[in-house]
Amino acid sequence: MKPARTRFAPSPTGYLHVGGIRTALFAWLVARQSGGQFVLRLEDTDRAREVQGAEAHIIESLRTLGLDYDEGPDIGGVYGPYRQTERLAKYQEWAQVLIDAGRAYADPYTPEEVQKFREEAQAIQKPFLYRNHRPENPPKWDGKTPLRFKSEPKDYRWHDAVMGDLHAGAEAIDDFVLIKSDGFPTYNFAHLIDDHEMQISHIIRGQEFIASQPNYLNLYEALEFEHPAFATVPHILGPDGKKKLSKRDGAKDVLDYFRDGFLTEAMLNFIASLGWNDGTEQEIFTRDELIQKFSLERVQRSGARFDENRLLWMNGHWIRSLNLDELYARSKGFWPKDAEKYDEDYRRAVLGLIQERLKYFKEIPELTDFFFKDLPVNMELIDDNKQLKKFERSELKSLLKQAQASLAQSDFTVPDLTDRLNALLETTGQKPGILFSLVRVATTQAPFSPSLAETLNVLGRETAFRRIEQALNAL
RNA sequence: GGCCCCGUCGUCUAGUGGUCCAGGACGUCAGGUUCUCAUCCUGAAGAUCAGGGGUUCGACUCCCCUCGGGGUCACCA
Repeated sequence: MKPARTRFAPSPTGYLHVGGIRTALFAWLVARQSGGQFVLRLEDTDRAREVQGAEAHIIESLRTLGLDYDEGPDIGGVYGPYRQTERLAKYQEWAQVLIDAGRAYADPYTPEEVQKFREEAQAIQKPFLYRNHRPENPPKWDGKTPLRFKSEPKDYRWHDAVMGDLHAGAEAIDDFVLIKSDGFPTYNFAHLIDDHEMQISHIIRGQEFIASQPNYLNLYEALEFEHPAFATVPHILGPDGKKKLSKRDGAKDVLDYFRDGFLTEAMLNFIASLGWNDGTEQEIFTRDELIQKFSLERVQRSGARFDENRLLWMNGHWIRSLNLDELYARSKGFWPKDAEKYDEDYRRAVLGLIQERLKYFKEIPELTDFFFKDLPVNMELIDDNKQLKKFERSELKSLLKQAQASLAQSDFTVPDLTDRLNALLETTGQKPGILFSLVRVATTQAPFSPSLAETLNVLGRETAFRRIEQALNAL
């Protein structure tokens, strides 16, 4: 495999959602699996849409996911600078080359005039083509008006690593703007120059660019550039399955998922498998497996719907796969306030008990609060329990007292607690559904909890008895 | 409207002419694992392969048409 140079080229207009991250991930995977480079480039030529702090936010997102780049605006690189607004001279140079070759000209119309042409085309339900209005003798370009590409419309066939063989007719090609009247290049012009100068070998981008591909092909020819390989990935669709995932429709910032306690392993796995698989029945992929097995050719051509349920399952899976030390290290910052009073060993033990039911770290407080504070006695837990509600309060009270007496002899290790609880089933003649439920409710006051012996073991003698006492008083 | 892309269980998908009355995963439902929740295991329901025509001994797979969805037609990217 030849080393590939790929790039991720976002505009600093806000945060990154899973759709944007997926494009970055695919580009990163292609670079890493081929031993090439992954480049971050900021396409910041639209000053009006630029959002303060977006660049830092994008960089943080990539860092968090571990999509490390070899060249970028903050770390530099041999083909820098990596912000388009810092590369203006390059675009001017190449614009001059096109002007000299007779392949670019000044746009003599006012925006209003162009708008009128557009509306005329719309009125007769025709696509708007600027070249139908191409001026005979355009003025010399003074940099104050848009500079347009003088296209040479023709049919194109080209290969796309994801979409396969594509084609489009000459009618898809037009005289698009290369340099805007504010002196900044358009995306259409700038990305092509940059990709050439930065030696990019694969352009991996979203579906919205497929319609402009013939224009780019025409421009590559005019510039006498060899074009890179193309890979067009379909959009990720929102939950409704129709529109592409977008910020407007509530697509979350990827960093929000990490703030909720999702694992990067799960996120990477999830995003990669949204529209890609290796042809086997494997669902879980590590980062290294993705690097090894990913291929653009196996990326789906149709858009995939974003299914948060699947993400949740996958995250739970990755949480369960972590050893306790690792899990504990990652849980930092997600503990409830009451947990601060307890030492690390205790918190670690609690975490071990809830690991298998934890879907994401933000659930830790609700899953663990009774380990850190006494909850008020809640009689509904008994009244709503289909086994316990059949008993008189006095019967439950005496049952709980028997349990209390036996547990008083325990050293509170898990084996001893287990033995005693089992023995208690014999002496009381009750089913676990009754006896264990009662003790569980009394000592946790929670609707659900880890298994009884382990819970008691972690809670400890003092807390367990305090709570049993409280429950006895309430019964 | 023109051009372009896409269309297999609710969702993500396997499938490149016969081994598919379509396989896996998520989700759902049922049962099991000496309490709850979850995990794990087992099982079930769930897709006339968008529809219609061809080609072929044979089509989810090839061709054509139709329908549906999406993208694009900016001095945004």
